[in-house]
Amino acid sequence: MARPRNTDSDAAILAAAADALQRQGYDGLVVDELARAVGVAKTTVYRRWPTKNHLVVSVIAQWQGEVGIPESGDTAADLTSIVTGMARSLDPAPMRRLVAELAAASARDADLRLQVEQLWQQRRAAAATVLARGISDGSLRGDLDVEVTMDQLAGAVYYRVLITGAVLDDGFARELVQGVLAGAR
Amino acid sequence: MARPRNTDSDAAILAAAADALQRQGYDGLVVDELARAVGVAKTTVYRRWPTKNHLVVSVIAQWQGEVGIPESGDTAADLTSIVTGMARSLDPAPMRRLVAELAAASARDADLRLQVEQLWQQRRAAAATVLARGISDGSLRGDLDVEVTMDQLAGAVYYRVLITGAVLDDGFARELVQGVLAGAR
Amino acid sequence: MARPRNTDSDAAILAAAADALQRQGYDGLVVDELARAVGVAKTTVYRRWPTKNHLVVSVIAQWQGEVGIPESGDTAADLTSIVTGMARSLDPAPMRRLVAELAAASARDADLRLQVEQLWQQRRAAAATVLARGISDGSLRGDLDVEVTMDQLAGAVYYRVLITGAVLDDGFARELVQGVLAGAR
Amino acid sequence: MARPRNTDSDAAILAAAADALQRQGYDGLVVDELARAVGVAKTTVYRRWPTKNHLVVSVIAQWQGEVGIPESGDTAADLTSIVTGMARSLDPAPMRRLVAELAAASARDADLRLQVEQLWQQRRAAAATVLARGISDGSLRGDLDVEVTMDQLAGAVYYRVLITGAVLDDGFARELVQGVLAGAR
DNA sequence: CACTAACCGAGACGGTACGTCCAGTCTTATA
DNA sequence: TATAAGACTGGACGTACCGTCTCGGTTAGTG
Repeated sequence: MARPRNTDSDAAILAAAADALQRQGYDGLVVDELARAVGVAKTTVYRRWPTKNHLVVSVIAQWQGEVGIPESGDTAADLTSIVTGMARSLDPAPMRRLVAELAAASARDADLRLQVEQLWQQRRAAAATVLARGISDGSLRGDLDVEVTMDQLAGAVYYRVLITGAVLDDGFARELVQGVLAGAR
Repeated sequence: MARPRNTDSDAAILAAAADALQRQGYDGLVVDELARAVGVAKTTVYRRWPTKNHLVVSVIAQWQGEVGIPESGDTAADLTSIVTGMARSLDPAPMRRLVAELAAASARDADLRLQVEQLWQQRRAAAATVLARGISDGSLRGDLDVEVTMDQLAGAVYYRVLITGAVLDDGFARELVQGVLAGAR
Repeated sequence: MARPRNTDSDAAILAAAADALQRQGYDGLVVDELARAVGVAKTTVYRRWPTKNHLVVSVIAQWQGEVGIPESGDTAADLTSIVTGMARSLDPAPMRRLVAELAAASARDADLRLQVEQLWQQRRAAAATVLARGISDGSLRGDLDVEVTMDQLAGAVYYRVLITGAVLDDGFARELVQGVLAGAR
Repeated sequence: MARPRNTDSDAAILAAAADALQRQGYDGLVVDELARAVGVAKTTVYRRWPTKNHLVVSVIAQWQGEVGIPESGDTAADLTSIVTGMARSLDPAPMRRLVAELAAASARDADLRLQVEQLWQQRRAAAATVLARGISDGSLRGDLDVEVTMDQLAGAVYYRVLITGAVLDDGFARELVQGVLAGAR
């Protein structure tokens, strides 16, 4: 009944924000500039995202897009595919930076934390599915603790992103999966 | 030749900073307030720590204290001891928050990154030592990738701290070490 | 053929606006809140009054009501009656505040200025009538400058309202009239 | 002991603010722009004046400068001189606007009210002095109510500034003084 | 014992983004 | 045409806090 939101604005803001984040990093995204660049009032941005950080979450979500669940039948291959995807997506320096900022922002703001968790949820769910499948088809131990296994996989990746800064290449992903699965069979 | 620094100030500042961090978290530590509370000029703070974050690092270092390298002869037990220590130290909510802030700050400032890495270094070194010992005494596979193994261990812990927010209790530490070692023997 | 305006809305809006003005002063009257409180769309308000300030003028006009022209035959008494009425109506703190805001708003907007002038017009006209009567019945000097005399009377009152904040009681009104008439006979 | 305020900044800010007020009026004075124009941080402005309005008061005070107390010996002449000065200073349209804005702002903010009152104080004091002198030298009635007399004089002027918008020329000043004194002798 | 370099308290300063607030206009669907 | 609902433009405000700088004054150790 009321005037509907202009969905074009949503897209334009997201696009411009993505661009700014890409180019100038987290601090380079300035809401004022963003609004001006898009040709939209600042309030229009804040109506959609209560905070700069919420906007950043949306941008990253868009970047991630849909994450499919691989099903080659080979548990190791499927997991490797997921971990490789994760590594590739998180490896670029600007992305590392964003993940770090969001982790910090999540620690400040409980509401944002929910959004951010959803963000990482997809790959986690994919891994869980693959692991469950592995257990049921007998390629993994029946008593495997899926939670802890995923913590090992995802944890190692985020650890390099956030703490050590070590490289995240496909080789690492392979070795990681291999190492984890060694004890999971 | 010149007037020496007042070492009492160092301690007083650290103590007050620790207190503020404890009570009100990262954002609650405001250099201006800190200086006033201690009865010290802001310059005195900045002469010692070039940045608020550097100060925070000092505080955390103090909290961590010396981390010993356990040597019971039982690799699993030693690793569990290390991981448990890590989990206990990182579990409290304020600490989680600080870790997150430092991760973000590290992403912004290369110099700080070095400091922060040193901070987490001790436990990492301890784990490396234990793993190496395990390899040499035959309790672990000779071709074990120590790096990746440590990423699994530490990674899982930091992952819960920074990303999922999941609990970090002794049970988790045990299961984690067990899971990792399953494939390492 | 077209849908007629709902006259109930006019009254309801005015009443609510008066209430808000009374309670929370000029800034406390927020059009958005007003509309929501009355259960009316903002458009409905703006269709009736082009501006928040126009609405305020309406409210004050309502407060003032009809101002009669006293005709006791005694010029001094009649003037005192008018000035007393003026003082009583402008004295309350919220009213002082509104007068000030309207003066400022009038300075910004020429259209509004006309409305506001009408607002104060009644008492001014009454005073002019009384003064003219006084001149024609000989109780006042024939060469009295009616304009300047009214400026002295009304001016003193508004001056206390807007500039000095001094009290406005009946005593002041009496003395004022007396002082002005002293030179007018 | 601490770093002293840069007095040049004070002057530069005042000058730029005066200029902006002169040219673009009250709303044309934008603190952000002002600071940029002067080459000073916004905080430096707000450190000196807690509010835009406080700054405006300073500017007007500067404009007014010192107001001398005339002492020709002729009460009427002296009063006329004061009132003329008042009228000339308040007559220009931008100034009328500023007076109105300050009156409104004073109604909102008690602290500011004090500043603004001081602003108009000088001429009021001058008039009081002249009136007192007139009483003591016998040129004015001994039982004259000085307060109310000044309200008539100043009130008439401000009334035209704020309420009627009528002209304020020297002729008006003369007639006003004459009218007021007519009853004061 | 004077000298000098570094320290110290106090607080001004530059810089900069944030999120808020509100007026008034516009759009859509409905009555 | 009026209405409810609420999106939208537009723009300034004042705040917050970091890290640097500039004073006047103090305190060693050195020559």
